[in-house]
Amino acid sequence: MGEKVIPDIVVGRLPIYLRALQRMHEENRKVTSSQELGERLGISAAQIRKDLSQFGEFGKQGTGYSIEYLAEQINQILKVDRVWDIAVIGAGDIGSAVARYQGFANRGLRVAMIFDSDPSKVGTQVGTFTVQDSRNVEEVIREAGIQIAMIATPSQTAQSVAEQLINAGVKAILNYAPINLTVPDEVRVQYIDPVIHLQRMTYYL
Amino acid sequence: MGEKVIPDIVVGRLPIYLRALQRMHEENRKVTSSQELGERLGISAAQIRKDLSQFGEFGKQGTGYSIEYLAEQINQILKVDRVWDIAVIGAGDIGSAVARYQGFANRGLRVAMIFDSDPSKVGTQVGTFTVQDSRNVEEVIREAGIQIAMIATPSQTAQSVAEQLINAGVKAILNYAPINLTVPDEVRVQYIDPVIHLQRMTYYL
DNA sequence: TAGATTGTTAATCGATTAACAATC
DNA sequence: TAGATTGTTAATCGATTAACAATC
Repeated sequence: MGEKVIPDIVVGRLPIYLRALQRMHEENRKVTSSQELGERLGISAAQIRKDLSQFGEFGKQGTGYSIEYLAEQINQILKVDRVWDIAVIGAGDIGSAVARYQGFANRGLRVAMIFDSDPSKVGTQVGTFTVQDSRNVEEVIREAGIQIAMIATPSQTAQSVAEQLINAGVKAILNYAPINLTVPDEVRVQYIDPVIHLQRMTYYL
Repeated sequence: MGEKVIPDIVVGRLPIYLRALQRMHEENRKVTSSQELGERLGISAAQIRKDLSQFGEFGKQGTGYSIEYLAEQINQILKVDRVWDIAVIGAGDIGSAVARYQGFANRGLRVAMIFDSDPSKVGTQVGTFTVQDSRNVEEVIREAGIQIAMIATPSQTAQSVAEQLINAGVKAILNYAPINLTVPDEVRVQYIDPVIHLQRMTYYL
């Protein structure tokens, strides 16, 4: 009894596979193989087959995988066969860029609202959104039933914003503030900090 | 003979440790322990000690680590005890946000120039920079001796931009375009795509 | 059919954790 | 001294790879 637990590291590779498949689909490709996918992504073919086999049998011996079918399946596995609304907190450079970002389309995600605490920003337009007052974050997000948020505030306020979001029912946070958040176990956090990524590379220069 | 090779995954955690240490330093803290650091970061104390021990002995039995000293040491290891110039390619929302980002300060990095191929953007100001013409990417970057670049162009042009950068001597690329780049072994690439991070979490919703 | 490629098992490799002597 | 914490070794755990029967 009980579902098989999929390693986090495997789940983490699925979006990468999915992105490559969608790109192949745009190129009007119909089928691919674990080998081709692996070469594109710098991942071994065996690993790709092993990862996918955790979720089912999606390929055909001798021919490989239907790009469209496999993409559909991964969409379902990742639950991005629907569209999730996202709240953005912070309408500075990063928050604004993210709110205007075109890259969410067809990938199961959509920015739905943006907040800022600066009275001079509240009420202004960012892309297609009117900046809302941060004081209403909890109420508005709870009301909308939103489960995903991005934090693009200064570091000092990120933790308290996270707590408000969690109170409002948010279960997944993408944090652009360069600080570690403390959250309950049932809440997921991912971090984006360009400096972290860059410092991983300066070591090798 | 030959240097001990440090696992990539260990190098990848150093910037995380460094960021936490710098924050503690700002809080005027003087010493910390592997246990405290681990609790803050959600990493086991044993792992932190093991990681650090790959590079030397930085702590004191009974008392732990001097925050300032350990931060200095990691700065040196990651080669961010100096300031690296970065070129940004693409002056759209993301490129502009990154060029104006204040978070590079004191972390060994600095944006030095930004390029765009759109004639209506060339010559305009983005933060403190004048947007340069993408046609000159190779020449200008080579001339400046820049080794680090961020790609913030549309997906379609990202691969060819990467090739120009590599021709110009760039060895580390942070790619914001949602596409995998093919590069020679000696060039490092890191990816930032908010959708990838978000899709890692939707699985658990 | 011959060739290609999957899904899966077993072997290998590598990373994490537990435990503890050393010592501040 | 007693308590705390490091650096390191050995044990454990988990992830990756190699290999191949099955089969399209």
